[in-house]
Amino acid sequence: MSDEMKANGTELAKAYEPAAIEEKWAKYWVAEKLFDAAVDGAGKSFTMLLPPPNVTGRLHMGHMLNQTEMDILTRWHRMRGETALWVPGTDHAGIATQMMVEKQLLTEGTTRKEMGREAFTARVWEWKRQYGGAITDQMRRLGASVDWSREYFTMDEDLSAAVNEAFVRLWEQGLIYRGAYIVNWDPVMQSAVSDLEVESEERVGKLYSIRYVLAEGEGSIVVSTTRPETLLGDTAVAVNPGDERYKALVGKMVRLPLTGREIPIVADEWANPEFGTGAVKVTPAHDPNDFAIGQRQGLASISVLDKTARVDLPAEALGANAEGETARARYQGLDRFEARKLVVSDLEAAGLLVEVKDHAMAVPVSQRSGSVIEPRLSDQWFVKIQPLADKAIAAVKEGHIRFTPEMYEKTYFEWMGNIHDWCISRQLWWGHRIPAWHCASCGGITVVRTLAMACSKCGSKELEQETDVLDTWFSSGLLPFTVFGWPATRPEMAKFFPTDVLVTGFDILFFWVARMIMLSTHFMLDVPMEDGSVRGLKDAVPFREVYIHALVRDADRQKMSKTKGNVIDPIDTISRFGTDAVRFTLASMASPGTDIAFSEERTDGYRAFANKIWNAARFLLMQVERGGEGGYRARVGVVAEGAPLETRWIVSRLGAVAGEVERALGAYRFDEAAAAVYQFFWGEFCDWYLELVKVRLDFSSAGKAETAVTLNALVTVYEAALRLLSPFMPFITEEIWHGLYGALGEQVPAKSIALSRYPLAGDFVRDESAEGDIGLLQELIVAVRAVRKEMGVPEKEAAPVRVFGEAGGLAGRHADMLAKMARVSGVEVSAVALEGAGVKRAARFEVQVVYERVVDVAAERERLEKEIAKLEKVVASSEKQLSNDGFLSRAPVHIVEGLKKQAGEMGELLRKAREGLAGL
RNA sequence: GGGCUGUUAGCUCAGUUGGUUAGAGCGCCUGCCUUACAAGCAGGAUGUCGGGGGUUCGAGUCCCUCACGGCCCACCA
Repeated sequence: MSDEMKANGTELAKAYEPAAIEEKWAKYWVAEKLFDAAVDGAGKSFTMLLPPPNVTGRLHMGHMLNQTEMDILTRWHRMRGETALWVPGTDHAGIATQMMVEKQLLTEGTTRKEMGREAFTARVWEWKRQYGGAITDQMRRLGASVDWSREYFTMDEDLSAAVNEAFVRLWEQGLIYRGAYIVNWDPVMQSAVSDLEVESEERVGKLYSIRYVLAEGEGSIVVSTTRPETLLGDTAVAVNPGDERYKALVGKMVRLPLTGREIPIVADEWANPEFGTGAVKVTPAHDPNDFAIGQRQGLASISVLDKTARVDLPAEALGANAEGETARARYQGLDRFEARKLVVSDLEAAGLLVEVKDHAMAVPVSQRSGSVIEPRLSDQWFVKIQPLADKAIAAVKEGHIRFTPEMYEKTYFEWMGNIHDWCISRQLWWGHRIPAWHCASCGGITVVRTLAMACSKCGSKELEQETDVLDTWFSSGLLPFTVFGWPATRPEMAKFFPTDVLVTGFDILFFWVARMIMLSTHFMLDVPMEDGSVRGLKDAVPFREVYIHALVRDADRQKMSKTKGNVIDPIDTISRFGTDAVRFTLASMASPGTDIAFSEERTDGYRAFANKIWNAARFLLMQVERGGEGGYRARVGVVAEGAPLETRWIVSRLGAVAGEVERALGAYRFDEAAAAVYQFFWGEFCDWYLELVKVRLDFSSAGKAETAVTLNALVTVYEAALRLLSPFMPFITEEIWHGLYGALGEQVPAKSIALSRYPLAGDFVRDESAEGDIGLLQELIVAVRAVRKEMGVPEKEAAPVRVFGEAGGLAGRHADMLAKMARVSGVEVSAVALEGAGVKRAARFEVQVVYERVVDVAAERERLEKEIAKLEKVVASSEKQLSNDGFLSRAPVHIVEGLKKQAGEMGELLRKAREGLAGL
């Protein structure tokens, strides 16, 4: 140790520099594999699954909040002696990843189609190997205490095999079907997407009224539509059966404008007489409602748009006349929006456009590509969801899964109750290819776990594998058991399943949380028993609790988005404030129900907190060293009984705070837990205890019991506080913890503070009387400081005080404390009420600062008048209540007694204040 | 259209089953370089708890209503 360092009394660097210590410990934790959870680990298990970020992802504040909360929970449980397992992994994110690589190809002047499927997927794998670790590298930097040995990727071989297994089982159970249905089609991705991947945008569109002329005889019918271009694929006009205006027309044929094809007028309940003209054109291939009408009325479906949403007119779309050929020449190949313009102008030219008006409408937009969704008739694979949903609803209804905040249960039930079959096929190349083979000779479908050799229907060997891949959420929905080896039977299932809690944002409540519940409760999950047998778990929940956290917004409460340019990069914030400070900020602001407006000012405040912890350590080490020089050896241990008052107090407070943290974390109140440790550490330990021990510690001569006890208490309490803080601020606590033991010349009790024991309320002796006494002394000290300030006593000048009342004796006994904390040069305990200037009166004492300088009478008068006004209000309201018979007879005794006591005290204060004012 | 949710100090937010003077951080004002920390210490000011009505001995808290936000879900052309 250099002399300079000795002078500082510490081996800790003089200033708190988060960057260096954070990098060091992050590497250490990973290298030492401290957070790998053994399947035969001690104690009960605590398991969580990281919501797998997209492999293409970069860490954003939402991840950081999510991971901070999960890390706090994991570290907390681990320190409680449980085998804590937090499983990390990444999602192959079909659409996002494919788009990213396609974009890259574009810059190289090639496309996915040019490359072909095999070369393309090879290319994506290559991309994944090269860049796919970005987000997990960021997690390592955050110190997320995950078990890296169990890291998975959703397209790993074993997970892919599990996906096939799940698919095959559902197929065999008749819960997967394939068929031609209207789906949400993304013309950019050229794939179906699920309902959840579609957002609706409010836009002002147009409502067009178009005249369809009767094929025979006079007359016409006017239909209303927002999508005139689809009339090319109309197969009927529908009117409400009860609509008198059109009764006579039902059954007649009309000539479709532009193509001249003839279609019938049908009666269908769907047509709303109130809307538009009450007559609706029916395009079964391009609208889900029309599709339903088509089914009911036995209408044909004619697709007139291709995969890219360009007009593609099949023969049946055209009338058997010259008009048809003209139409094909005019519209074929046009983009749907171009086609709309042309169709409208052609209709206008033909005199068939009756009216155009603005119309507010919800346009479906693809979440991924941003393009307008085109409802499209196509062959897709679906999961028959109702049977799964029923079980998933029951699991929550019966209390096997609990939501926090509770209100999300309602959201969950609401969605589950109105669920539609799940379209699981995607026309992509990146993903789990559906394990189904189409037979070239009989057209049958063969679904097998591995490779189909022959058609299961006709035995033909002419098979071709389905080209579609599965929705990304299909595989992630299986994760709670596939990460533990399902369908194989591994001991992990017994130890770690079900997981304890799922921590996530509400945005993936339906995408992921609901799917996991449905899939987990559906499949039979095998669990190995101790005697070697296997038990099948039915209706198993994937997790017992779901904690839904808030959304992180920017300081102006705006949603962060790339387009707005208000995205706060956590890595950038971390580099400026330190990981611990950012973590603490997120934890502090994570109150349930409201979104987090991330503020840098707040983060800066918690950086100051980290600095406070750091400097407290430096102070502590200085005392340890001074103690050593004076023959005192400090040790972390149990605080001896009969310790001085302030030590009994801080130990008692520590126990109380440990209890509060325990309660808060158990209820996912990260904010309350953080507030409790913050307030304790800064407001009690630093502001009071560290100041008070300065009086107590006396190293000038050896063998003083008080000094020895206090020195040990100091390091003992501080060490416990570090452990208490550790889940919230793992880096700084780790650094100081090692430094502290080093300075004490002791071996650290564990390789990491994260592997030490978490402080529990019961570890510390509660001492009500010490808390009461210190509480009173604090009140007294604050009063003296205030009076001194009011009187203008110079900071450095000490002045004697007189104390009257309950605090008198205590003040007399602890004059040294008053001297240190409030520059009191002497305490005179008065037997009579105090008179004169510089008096402050509280409920349990009066204190007077004896100082010759004249008080500012005007200022004093103003202060007293203010105080009197305040007291009068309180007294009046108490008296009113106390004179109320209803209150006296109905309120509980302790409330009445409490109020009486308070009224008495306040009345007394009021009397004294008035006296004081009169005496000025 | 249905559902959920919010409105508390200048700002960001806490406030347990209704119960004694509604809190914190930041900011603001005043004074301190008190050798752990000026990223600090001490003191101080600031609220008709969105409006109105009701229940109750008692309402920031429960009910109704109004106003203004936010979010989710939804197949009305």
